[in-house]
Order: sequence, then C-alpha cells, then structure tokens
Amino acid sequence: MAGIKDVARRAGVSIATVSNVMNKRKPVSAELEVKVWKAVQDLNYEVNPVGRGLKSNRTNQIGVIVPSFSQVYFPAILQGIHEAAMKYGYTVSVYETNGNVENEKKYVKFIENSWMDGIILASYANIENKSEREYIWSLSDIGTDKKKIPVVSLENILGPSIDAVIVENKKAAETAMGHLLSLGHNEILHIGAPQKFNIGKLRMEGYKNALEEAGIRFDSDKVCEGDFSPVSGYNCMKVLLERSIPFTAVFAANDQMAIGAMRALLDKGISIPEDVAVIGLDNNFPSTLVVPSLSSVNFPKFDMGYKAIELLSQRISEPEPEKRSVIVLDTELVVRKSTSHDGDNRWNLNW
Amino acid sequence: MAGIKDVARRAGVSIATVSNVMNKRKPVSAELEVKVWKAVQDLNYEVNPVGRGLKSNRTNQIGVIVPSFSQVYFPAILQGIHEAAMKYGYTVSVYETNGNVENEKKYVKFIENSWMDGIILASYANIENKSEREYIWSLSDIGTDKKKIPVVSLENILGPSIDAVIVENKKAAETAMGHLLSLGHNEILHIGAPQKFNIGKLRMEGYKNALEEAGIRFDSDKVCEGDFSPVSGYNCMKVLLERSIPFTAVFAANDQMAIGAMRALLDKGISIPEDVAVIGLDNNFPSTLVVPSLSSVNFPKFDMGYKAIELLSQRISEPEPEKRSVIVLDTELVVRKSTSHDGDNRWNLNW
DNA sequence: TTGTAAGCGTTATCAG
DNA sequence: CTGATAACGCTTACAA
Repeated sequence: MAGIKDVARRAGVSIATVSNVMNKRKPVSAELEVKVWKAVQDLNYEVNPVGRGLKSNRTNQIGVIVPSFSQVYFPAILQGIHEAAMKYGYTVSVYETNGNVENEKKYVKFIENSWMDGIILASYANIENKSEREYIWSLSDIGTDKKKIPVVSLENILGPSIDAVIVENKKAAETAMGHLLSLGHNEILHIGAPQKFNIGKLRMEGYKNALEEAGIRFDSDKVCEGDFSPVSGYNCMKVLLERSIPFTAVFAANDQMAIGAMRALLDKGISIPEDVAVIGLDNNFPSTLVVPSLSSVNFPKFDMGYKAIELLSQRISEPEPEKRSVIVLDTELVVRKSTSHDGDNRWNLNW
Repeated sequence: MAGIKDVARRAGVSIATVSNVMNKRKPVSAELEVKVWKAVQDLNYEVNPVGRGLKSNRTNQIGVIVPSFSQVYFPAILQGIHEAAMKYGYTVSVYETNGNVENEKKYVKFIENSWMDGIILASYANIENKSEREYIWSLSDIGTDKKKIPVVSLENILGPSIDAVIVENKKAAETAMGHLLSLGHNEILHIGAPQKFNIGKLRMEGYKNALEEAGIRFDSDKVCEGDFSPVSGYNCMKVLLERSIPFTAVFAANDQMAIGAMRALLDKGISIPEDVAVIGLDNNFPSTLVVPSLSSVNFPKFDMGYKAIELLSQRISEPEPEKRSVIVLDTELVVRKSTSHDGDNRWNLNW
C-alpha cells in the first residue's frame, strides 16, 4: 500500500505537490501534474483517510444511530443512506440502540469523539423527561468550535434547532381515513401507535380530524392502543370485537398492527374486505404478501435516508445555517385488496 | 472535547503517563493513576481514534460488505455483528454491492486503504470466472506486512485460506427433505436456488441425497430452478403444475420461493398441507406470517454475524494462524402448518 | 516509575 | 509554481 511519500519519490516531486495535485487546492504546472497522476496510477495510490483526518479534521464518516436494525423499514432507509453517502464520498457506520436512550447517548459521544463528520439519528428520547430533554438540546451543539458535528433527525422533529427529515404523519393518517370514508365507511375503528411517541399522537390526531371533517363523532370505545407489533394489533382487534360495537372498517397506525388485526378478523370468519375493510400505514413489503393484500399509505423510506445524507452533507459544508431545515416527504395511498376488490395485488420483490 | 494534553495538564503528569494509564501498557504508580483517572473523568475524555490509528495502525473499525441490505436475513446478521462488535470494541461500517463484484472490489480496496482492522464479506464473486477468482485469492493477503487485514467470509467458503462462517447447506436441505419423507411423501418437487451459486448446488445435492437414501429415483422433471425471489417460486410452481406430474410435496431452496409456490398452489385451489405439503429453507419471519405458516429449516442468522466478529477479532490479534477456520453453525427443523396440522403457528415478532 | 521526543500520513503555511 | 516543514493526537522507544 503506497503512501504519499512513495508517490512523491516516484514522480520526482515533493509531497506537497502531490497533495496539491490530488486536492486541487493550489495550481500545479501541467508537466508535474501529469507526472504525479502517472505515479498515482502506477502505485495504485489512494489517500489514507486516517492521516488526512488527523490533519484536516474531516473523516468522511457518518454515524447512523437507530433503535433497531430489525424494523422492516430500516433496510430501505439504510439503502437510501448508503447510496447517497457513496455519492457524496462518505462511509456509513451503524449503531443499534435497542430503544435505550443511554446507548444513544453513548454512541453520540463515541461518534463525536471519533471525529465523524455527521450523525443521522432516529431517537427514542422522550421530550417530557428532563434529562432526556437536556440530552436532545445538547445535540444541536456537538463537537468543538473547530469541528461542529451536525445531526439530522429521522422521522422526528427533535427540537427547534435540529434538522430533520420526516413525513407528515397526521396527513398520512388522514389519507388512510379519507380512503375508507370515500368507500362509504363511517364506523371506523382505530388501532393506535403508542401515545407516548409523537408519531402515535400525530396519527391519532389524523384519525380524529378525518372523522370530524366527515361529521362523525369520535368515540373512544372505537380505539385501542397497540405497541407497533403484529401481536398487539391482533390483541387489540380481539378486544375491540368483544366490545360488540358495529363497525365496517379498521385503520391501524402501522402495517404490522393492521396485519395482526386482519388475522384476528379472519380467525373469526369475518371476510376482508366484504365485511370489514382494513388499512395500515407505512407500506412495508409483508403487506403485499398477506392474503388479502393490505392497503396502506406508503412512506418513502429510501428517500428519507437519501435526503438525510443530502441535508447532512450540506450542513457539513456550511455549518452555520440561517435556520434549521425540516424536509417533509410525501406519502401516497396504496389501494390493495383489503379495502377494494379493484386493489393492487402485486408483490413487492425487494426482500 | 478534551485531548490527551488537557488530561495530562490537569493531572499534572506527562501525556505518556496518561497513555500508559489508559492502555495499561506500562506500570504507573497508584498515586498518579488515581490522578489521571480523575482528570479523565472530569474532562469526560475519550481517546481519539484518529490519532491513535495513525500511530498504532489500529482503527477498531470493521467493514461489512454484503450484496443487499434489503435481504430479509440481513438485519438479523447485522444485529449479531453489531452486538459482538460492541463487545470487542469495534465500530461497524457497512457497504452494499448490489451483487456487483466491481463494487465489492472497490469497497475492499477502500477498507484496506482506510486501515480498518478487518472485513466481513458476503461475496458474489464467481470462482469459475478467472478475474474474479484472482480477486478472491487476493483476499487472503490484504494490507501490508505492517498491518494485515483479515477477511471472514459469510455463508461461503471462498478458498482454502480464507476464514468463513457458514451453515451446512447440504445437510439443511437433507433435514427439510427428511421431514417430508418421514411424513410419507415420496413424490417431492424441488424449486432450486441458482445453480451458479455454491449455495444452489449444495441444496440441490441435499435434495438428491435424501431421495437416494430413501430409494427414490431422481427425476429432473420434478425440478425447476428459481432465482431466490418469491415470484420465481410462483412461476416455477406454475411450470411444474403444467407438467402434470403427480406430487404430494414441494421443497423450495429458500422461504421466499416456498411462499411464491404456496401462492401458486392456493390459487389453483390446492390445499396446504392436505393436498400438498410445502417446506422452505432459511426460516425468515414472513414464513410465520403467511397462511398456512410455512415449515422451514432455521439458519442462525444472528449467530452467524456474532461468530464472524469473534473469528475476525481472533485473527486481528493473532494474524498468522496455523490454518484457516471454518465455523459451521447448526440448522434446525421448524415444523409449521404447511406440512403438519400439529405445526407451530406463532408469529415471529422481530420485524 | 516518569518524562521527553520521534514519528505515523496528510495538509497547510510560508519561504524560495 | 514548488518544496521544506510544522502540526494534527496519540503511542512508544528511550532517556532520566
């Protein structure tokens, strides 16, 4: 593995000239430039990021911190992150917190300490908790004066001064509800996401808003709070069925719970969509797999990852923005067989 | 962010002493040790990996190269990798090749160049291609004399001198077949994985072996080659059905294809498992989701990742082993509803 | 046991 | 336009 010295020796120039040729920071005569590039080729030389990092304070590394690698949407986000990262010349290091905020803090500290250039964070920190709120605040000021390390939050708005890439959860919920309402349903159950998370609250708001606009009274008996998992959807559905409330449709706050709910309905001999229509949120690949296929509202997972890197890259080159950016991505209704016989039945092959 | 100098100043010692205390390389008096640790605590100091890397040639980084992040088994492997990596003090950087060997080479080169300490590689290189074979050979000698960078291959034995973590594909296929045979099936179709991959060949061998041991003649009309995807399983099943060969069971070389095959059977009004039993290989979470749930042979994905790091860590500390290691992990039959009414019907919640 | 100083590979300053 | 050299943060040989 050749170093800059080897290149300089072979090209018959100084290491400074090699550096200037490769980084185009100072003009170099055409003659020497050719020699240097030739030597670079001959020796198959590439800059050593460790040496460069020490001097220039840039490592071209991005740290990605997420609650869990096993969430069904993570691979798509990571693909977006990776593709954009390669484009902008970054390497991606990944950290799994298991939803533990202490781990989150530890990894943030480690990334700062490693002089990585930026952080993409899907945080589980709770703003209502004092110490966690302080931690969130600290995120807007990571690094030293010499090297600020920007943070981009995924899926969440963490605070007034932290950039974020999100989808409009409330609007997405309204889209799902709008679909059911347009099909003539007016007795609609809701299986909610945990209300302690912002996401859960926003999706619930969307449910309520849609009802209100349609002139339907909100009834808390029609709601059950799940925990994102398929089993919680299954259990919620059973609880709701036992209440013997009339209903013709179910809106679940994510696809996993919707699939659980579908299973509970089918177990009872209830036909989907003839007796009851079901719709989820997120649009993960298992929704194309189940029978009937599940209608949902697509979240642009790949784009979220991609945009997060773009935003980060911008912040890295221009650390002091006028104000923080929140990139809001569009969601889209996907009609499948669980709400309509005309719905799409194709498989998502990306798994 | 404090540096080693700040710690030294605050503790009233030299930076060498700080280094010695933290790395325990040389004895330091108890008195100074206490002072140093206090200063470390006060300043919340952590070693800067960039500076350390430059001097010591170790970066505590592992590069992980895989064909695709979206494969359904990747998250579990990555979880194993991450958990072990944290335990051993490594950071994990990920690279997606999209099955393109040129990308693979590029990332290997980049990792070498970045002085990472090791590589975990799930390669798509084909040993039968000359240039790719040369590339594979080169993998056993990455880095310089000063810093060798070990490679651990995932799922594949790449060559006689490269460590690997694998499962016994042939045996796993025999396990699946053994299950069908024990249920009394003797007309068994096979939907195979691509025969250009080692994995595909081994699973096919397992199929043939099991037939032979049961005294059943191999019939190539009972076989169709898929490409791992659910749709290819679906299409293969349709082709096989058109051949009008009598059969009572299907063994697919992975769960995705098995699920595709199930869908084709159910579309034709064929009952599973009453008319036809179906079994896959790999045991991914969608298999617990479909109806009926799919029998399979479990591959220990988390452990594969975990063991790969353990092996790598061992090679990093002891670069010149007597011989290379191949860690072979156990697989296990999982009986679900697609082969037996007594089969398991529980969901795998880890998604 | 402790401290001084060289050096890892690169970039950037500054003199030529 | 080019080259010598200091500096980045740390580890380690060697001197004290």
